[in-house]
Amino acid sequence: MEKNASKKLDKSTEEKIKSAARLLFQQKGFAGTKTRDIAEAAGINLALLNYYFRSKEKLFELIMKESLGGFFSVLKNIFNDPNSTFEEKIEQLADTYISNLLLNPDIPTFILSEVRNNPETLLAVMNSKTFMIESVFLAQLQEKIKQGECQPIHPMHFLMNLLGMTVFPFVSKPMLLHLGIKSESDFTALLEERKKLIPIWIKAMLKT
Amino acid sequence: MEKNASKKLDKSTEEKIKSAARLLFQQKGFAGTKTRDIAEAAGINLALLNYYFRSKEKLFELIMKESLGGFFSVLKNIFNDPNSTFEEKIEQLADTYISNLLLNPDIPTFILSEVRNNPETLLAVMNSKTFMIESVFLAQLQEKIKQGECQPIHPMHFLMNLLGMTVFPFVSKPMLLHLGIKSESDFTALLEERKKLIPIWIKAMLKT
DNA sequence: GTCTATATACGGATAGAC
DNA sequence: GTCTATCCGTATATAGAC
Repeated sequence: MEKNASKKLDKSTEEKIKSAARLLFQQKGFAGTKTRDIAEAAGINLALLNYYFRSKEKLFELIMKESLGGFFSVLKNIFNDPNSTFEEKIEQLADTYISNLLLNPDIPTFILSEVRNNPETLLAVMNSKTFMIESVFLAQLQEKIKQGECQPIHPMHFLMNLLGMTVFPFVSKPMLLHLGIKSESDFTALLEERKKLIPIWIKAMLKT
Repeated sequence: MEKNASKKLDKSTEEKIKSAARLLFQQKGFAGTKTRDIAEAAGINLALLNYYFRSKEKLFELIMKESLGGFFSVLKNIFNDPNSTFEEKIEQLADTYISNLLLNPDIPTFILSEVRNNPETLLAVMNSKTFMIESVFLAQLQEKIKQGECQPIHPMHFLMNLLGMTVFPFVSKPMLLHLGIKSESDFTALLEERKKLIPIWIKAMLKT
């Protein structure tokens, strides 16, 4: 009762710091973010950041692991769902990721550019390096190829295309907004269209 | 004669600093790079960096403008070549960019993540925000659609797909190397294959 | 042009009062 | 738990000798 009572109204201090940190780290990366800015954005004092999280590094690792975990747990679940067909997985992937990323458009650049600096973090989050390769999804692809239902294609090419079509628009968003897409709402509208279009394009690609 | 004589053997000090700065900025971004590291990598003293380039910021802007300029001048030339067909442009784009990026794989992440921080830099490099939209390339696409030679598609979807297929593998390279691609040479081999495959996939997509 | 030494500022972290 | 004040290392930049 004591302090959980207010939890739904005011976020706890710890949560306020995490939210501010998440936003800033995702936008500016580790080196580009100052603990003072996090404190200010969270509306608290700098000393509290160290009180709750010990150091900037520890706070960053926490945020990074949560971001990576969120990103990959969704991927894992879809890739290994034994009850959905190959085509359904493609549709789910495009739909789920585009929806998620429209809410958090900075995540892909954050993850990709910070994994480059600390590849070890990846391993900490994913128990297996081979979960993609050994997934139900790619097995289904191999099976279709064997049955002659689609053209032979290296699984990695397939992944690069599928993830490229889905994720690349978010990575290149700042550039696209200066290169043909006029507004945020235009961007959102295009991405909403892609939920339906990507599965169609991928199928066409495989039929070649 | 005096100092140009040695220019082909030893790079000038100015050039040594620029090379070191280019490498480090592209790998670690502006905030993640220390001027001391640049000086050390260049094999010169820290004071010389400021002697030649005034400040870290000025040096960074120089490198960034060169990188952006290189990236887009190639794009511009291919997009607006009046003598090549639509199909030839796709082939040229995949071929040229993959070749270039295999030599400088860090450039896309560098450009994309730093354009997010300073979108103005883009404007400084490209006199026109609309050169892509108004390019010969996209006019050729529109014409093909009008002639019924391919399915209607929003030019921006087309660009996201083409650039996504070409550039995304480089952006996600550090992740792919931990997620199915076993070595640098495997990565190179896959990308070499993509030079031929991307045009085929794109054509299939448009025929749907 | 190139170096050593140093000024100055800034960012991460802690001490200690409340 | 939260604040103010402060310490201390480090990063950019410059002064000045050679």
